[in-house]
Amino acid sequence: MILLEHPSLDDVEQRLREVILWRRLAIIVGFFSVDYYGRASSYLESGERLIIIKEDGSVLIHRSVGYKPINWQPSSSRIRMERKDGILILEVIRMKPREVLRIKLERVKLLYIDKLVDTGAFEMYLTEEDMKRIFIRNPGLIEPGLHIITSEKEVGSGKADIVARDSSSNIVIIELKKHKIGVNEVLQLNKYVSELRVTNKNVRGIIIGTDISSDAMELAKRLKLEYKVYSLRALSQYKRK
Amino acid sequence: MILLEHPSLDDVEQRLREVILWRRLAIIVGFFSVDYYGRASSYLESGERLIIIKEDGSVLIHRSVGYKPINWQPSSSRIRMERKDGILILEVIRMKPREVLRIKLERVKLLYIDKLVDTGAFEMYLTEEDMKRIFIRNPGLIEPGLHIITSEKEVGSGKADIVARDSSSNIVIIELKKHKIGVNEVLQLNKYVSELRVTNKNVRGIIIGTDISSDAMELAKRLKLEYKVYSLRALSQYKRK
DNA sequence: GCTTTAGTCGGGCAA
DNA sequence: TTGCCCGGCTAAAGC
Repeated sequence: MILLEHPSLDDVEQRLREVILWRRLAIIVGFFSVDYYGRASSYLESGERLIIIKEDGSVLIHRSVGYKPINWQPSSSRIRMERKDGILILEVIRMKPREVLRIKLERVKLLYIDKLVDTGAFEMYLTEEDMKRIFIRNPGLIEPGLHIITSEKEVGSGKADIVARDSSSNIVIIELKKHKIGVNEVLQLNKYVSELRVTNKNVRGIIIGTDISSDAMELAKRLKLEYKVYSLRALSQYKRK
Repeated sequence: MILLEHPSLDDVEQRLREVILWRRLAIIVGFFSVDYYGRASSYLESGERLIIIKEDGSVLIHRSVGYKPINWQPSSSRIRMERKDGILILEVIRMKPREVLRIKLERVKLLYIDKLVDTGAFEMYLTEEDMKRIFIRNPGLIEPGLHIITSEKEVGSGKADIVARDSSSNIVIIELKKHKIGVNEVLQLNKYVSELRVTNKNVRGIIIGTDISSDAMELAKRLKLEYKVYSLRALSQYKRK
């Protein structure tokens, strides 16, 4: 663990070479400008900000507000360094798509280098994937007598979340949403259903979410699609392992 | 500017109260677990990570790899603190949607508090907005004899990027994409064009991007839509201002 | 308040 | 590798 206050740029350069070589986490508070070009391009004038270099080579530049970094480069980026005209240039390069981030460090207030000991597991609950699992295990929640045929079935140009057969042997295409159903979600379901209806009239489409907008409700009726809303609370009791 | 190595949790609590009160940036390296619940829920077991508290109340928790924070809360979240069983609980609460992030700090390795002096402007170039401006100023790039009627025109349920008239007086709906055109982009254009074709057969649709997938190309032909690809390099020379 | 769309979206998964 | 879709998407603009 290394902690330097107001290090010289020579020191910073030397330490960061070790960071890159040994894959360490570096936190830099400094005064710098940033050039970026690639899919888009941008220029950030000089100011005090935070740079985070992660062990996988991803680089984040954060200002003092906001969730998102103002500039960044994702993991597996290459980092090069260069001294020039009294400043330290950090060039972070991503191939495919080729993108270049150039940080012109004028001075550094804080340099912290460490390797975090972090073996703790992360688990996320009740994602759309969880929902799907719940409905597949409990198809009666959707409709009595429903039988799951398959999930993630190819339907022409896309994938339906669940394909089932109802008690009258109709094919049922089911689209799941964790949130409120809008017009776009209905259109997405319609994309799948309408392609199947070309050859088979007895295809039903059901969209399931936590709520539905009145526009989406109307559109669903017009397209002869069905909708259902469930409560997150009601569903979560079916969640197991 | 405050910099503490291995501060006690009492110290951390006291300092963070000042951070919240005075709206400062805080960087914490420590050992902790994280609970989150709201739109989804998650649990992160104990480990060493980085916490960033920004001046606007946004909170980011970063592990040693990856572009994205593992947990977070956006700006204008409320932060509460509590000591319990020898640990420091940081509760970050967002209303609407109601979401709670609970950080159980067991120990702190580094606490850095500062107010960044950052007045530098940020400018981004060649966004989709820039593209639109270029094509509106130079409609001949799309097709000789094309005249722009309007941009951001309401077309039924959405907005077409550009509406124009060709040399044969056909209405031309133009959709711009900065990236590769996929099936969805073609469908989006079709949504607009098909609504107009109900009343007017002479409506053309052109989708413009930097590349196009073979599926999208096929779909466009089937829907009687046109496509064009441009190179970013070719376009950027038209950028001025 | 809601809806729609862009994003340097990132990240994952399957063909 | 390419293409597609999900995300606690976020963020901005329009209604």
